Amino acid sequence: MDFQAVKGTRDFYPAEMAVRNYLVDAWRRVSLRNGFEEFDGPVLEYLDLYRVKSGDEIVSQLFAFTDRGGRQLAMRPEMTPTLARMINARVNSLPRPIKWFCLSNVFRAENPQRGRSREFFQWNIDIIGSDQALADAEGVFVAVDLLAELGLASNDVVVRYSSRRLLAAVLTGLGLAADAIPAVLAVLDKRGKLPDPAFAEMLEKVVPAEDTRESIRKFLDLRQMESAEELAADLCILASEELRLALEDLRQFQQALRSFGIEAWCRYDTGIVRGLAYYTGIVYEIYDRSETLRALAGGGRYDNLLEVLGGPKIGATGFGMGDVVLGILLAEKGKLPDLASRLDCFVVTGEAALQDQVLQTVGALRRGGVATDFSPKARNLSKLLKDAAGRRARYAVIVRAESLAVKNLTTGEQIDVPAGEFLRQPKKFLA
RNA sequence: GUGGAUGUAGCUCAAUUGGUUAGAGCAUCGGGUUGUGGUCCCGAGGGUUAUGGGUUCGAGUCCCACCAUCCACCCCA
Repeated sequence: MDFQAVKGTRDFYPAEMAVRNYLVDAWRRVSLRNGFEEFDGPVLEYLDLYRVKSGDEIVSQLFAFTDRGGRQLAMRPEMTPTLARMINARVNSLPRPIKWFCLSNVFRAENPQRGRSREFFQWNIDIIGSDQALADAEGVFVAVDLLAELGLASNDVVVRYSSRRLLAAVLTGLGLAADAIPAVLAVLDKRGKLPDPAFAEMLEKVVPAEDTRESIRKFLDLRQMESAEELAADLCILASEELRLALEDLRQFQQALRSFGIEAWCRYDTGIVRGLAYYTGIVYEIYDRSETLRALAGGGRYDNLLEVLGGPKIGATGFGMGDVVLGILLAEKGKLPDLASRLDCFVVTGEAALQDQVLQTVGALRRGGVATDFSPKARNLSKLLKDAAGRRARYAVIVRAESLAVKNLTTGEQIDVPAGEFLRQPKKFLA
């Protein structure tokens, strides 16, 4: 039988593992320096956890099964429900705002293609317990901090954001019923992803009135914010309190982006709606500027989710970023550093009789925290140095009867050192 | 889940209209250049041509199925 990796999953050979670790290490480093704490949960959750949040249709898109005890389980397709469940369980004892992150593998039973696989690693950043747009902006800051950490600049990527709250307020002002709005949002999410005529047709289905559609288009074409009064006048609607509040929220968000010094990375874009229903405020997605790839990250405010999952109503905001698209972008931009593993020392000897001293030297160096290896085969010195170079060691330590020679394999310089002196303080010689 | 394209050593590719034991480079391993390195030279291993059927005297090449990958839909938490 010939086995291969399951469709949509990836094997991580050392070269790929190095890339994955490079990303995960950066995610963790950036999270910690932004004041977030790490958590994780189980890979398996009750299927209902996802049903409650997203409805039955989601079930066909995740890996689910019934265990021998008759429980309906699913492999986690995302971390937010797990996070909400964990927060809810201890909500009264956790100091707020809660700033947590996780680096977790998630599973989706969708058809794999470029930038999309069935198992991938996702970095999640969430701030729970703050209603301020400042928290949304802080999420964006963390994302930008990470991208910059990996060598990307504001001309490589863009954070496109908008406010679903404002959009909902406008739609309400245009006379749409509350229960009709989600369907309209779903259609608006398709704008720019569909050909214009197809989009127009879909919009016509959910918004029959032509003048209303015209106002929606006018709003979508806005590139900068006006006052609530001007906006209301432009769209021929009443400047409701909710419209004012939504606009004020968006302004605070933008002000925070400026204060954080990341406005050059960000662009207001009404085309950002986000597919799922639970977003309630600021939403954003991050794209490469050439827009040839899928979104690098997406997120926003979800003030109702904890309540939906049986907890109190607490404001929450956050984003998720996957490893697949990010890895592709960094590779394309040539931003992945040389990640091949390196040794500090490779210990060799030209005399087979000294093999025992080679092992003693190796042991001493390793105990001293020096990444060290050797060749298990006794060979001539020329071959052994070839081995050392092949392993990308920085230094070759040549064991001789009377002393050690430490050879810098980058410069070719070589010095003789008494063995005892070297082994007492090896790092002195390995600058 | 639907549609299209692709599938020959670990990787990149060869193989005349179907015609002998499917080749090369790189990589890997071994050896030599007789004890100081990534060069050079020699050699070896590795493929039931993704897999399973079928047509044919004969299939890497044609047909069908299946698996996987890529692309486009669906979806995107």
